[in-house]
Amino acid sequence: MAPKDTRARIVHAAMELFWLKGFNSTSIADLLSRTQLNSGSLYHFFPSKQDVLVGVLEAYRDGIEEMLLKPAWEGVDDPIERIFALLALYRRLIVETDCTYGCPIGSLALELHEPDPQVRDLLAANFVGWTNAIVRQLEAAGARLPRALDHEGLAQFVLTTMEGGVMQARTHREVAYFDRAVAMLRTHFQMLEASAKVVA
Amino acid sequence: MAPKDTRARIVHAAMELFWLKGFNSTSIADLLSRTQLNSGSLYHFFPSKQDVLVGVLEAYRDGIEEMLLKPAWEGVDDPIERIFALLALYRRLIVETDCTYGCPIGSLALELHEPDPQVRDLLAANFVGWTNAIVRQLEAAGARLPRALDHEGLAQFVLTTMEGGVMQARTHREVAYFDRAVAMLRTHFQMLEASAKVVA
DNA sequence: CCCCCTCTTGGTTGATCATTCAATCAAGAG
DNA sequence: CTCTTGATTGAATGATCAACCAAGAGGGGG
Repeated sequence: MAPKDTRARIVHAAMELFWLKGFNSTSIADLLSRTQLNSGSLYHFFPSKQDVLVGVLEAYRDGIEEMLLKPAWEGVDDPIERIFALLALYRRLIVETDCTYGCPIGSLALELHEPDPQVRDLLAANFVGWTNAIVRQLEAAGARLPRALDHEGLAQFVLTTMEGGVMQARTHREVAYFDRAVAMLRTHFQMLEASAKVVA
Repeated sequence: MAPKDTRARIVHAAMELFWLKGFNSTSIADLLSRTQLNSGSLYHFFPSKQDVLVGVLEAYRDGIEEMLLKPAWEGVDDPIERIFALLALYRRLIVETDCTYGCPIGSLALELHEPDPQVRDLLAANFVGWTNAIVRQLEAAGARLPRALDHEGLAQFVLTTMEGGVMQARTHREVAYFDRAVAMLRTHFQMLEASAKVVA
């Protein structure tokens, strides 16, 4: 097995374990049994558990386009619908996990109370990658939205809606909480589009 | 010292520690050194660490009115302004903690990946207590908002905004992310009020 | 053939974890 | 004075944790 494969296998396993159990509750032993490696091998590629986390966050950051956006936007061209298609993908994840789904980045962002700068920057970079994708859609929507609209702010608001909706759906174990958050955001966009028409 | 005091002291210390470091990262030893108790004393009142968590969540649930709403709404009568006054209180907490603030309930909700039913119900009860307070304000706003408005849904959306805003402000270490979320919600309310006027 | 480097093996270290327990204490009841 | 109760003490337990390390396997180039 090529070394790169081993590294990638560790990251892949860690992505799943951190998502399932969180960072602190995932032990090195968990990681070893999942990857069928010995501790020395793992520590050969990653000097510490923290470095595994860094690898995971880099993988998420670099995979946004391929792993998240591309599947979500399959067959969806309308920019505003793409935003809701992305939210629909999260809905699917919530349903598939019986409402135990948590956004891997959001969960880590709240779990790590004293993250070192590198980790914090990577968490932020993940959020920025996500919101930037939304900003592009808002720009593509052009005149359908008000001229003076704060694209960045609205994009962050979409992320806020997703994270808050996921958190509540998970806590109550009901998708309805996520659905209501999305419905409110839908109303928001409809009102924005309406106000853009009036001005035009 | 009366026994009730010791129990309350443990809960009080645990509230702060869980908020600062999270549940898993707070050790019994942390709790003991903070309360100046011996392990036996703690285990006399709480059979397990989990039971301390239950005590903490009950304290939050029972303290919403006195500890959260009352201070936030001091001198604010307008129902819609009360909603934003509550958000302003969270803003204050964010600033006071140099943008490390995390909602204690939200953080626990995302940190605990396999909470037993009792804990999960208490987390949900805390969210419900919060949103119910918002629902009351929305009802008090009466005709200023659209007749067909989903009060529960909008109240949950306010919570969503708070939680998402807190998460992003904390991750980026900038209040501006919280401010933008609130600004978006403000726009939302303004558009709702405008549409209520048109119909009337 | 040997040297060198990458990678693997798996036992080991010492710290920290939640929890337990027998013993002790103070204070009140009868 | 005796007995009971509730609270407290603090050492001890065994599990689990992240991390370390000496020894060796495997392979490619000289």
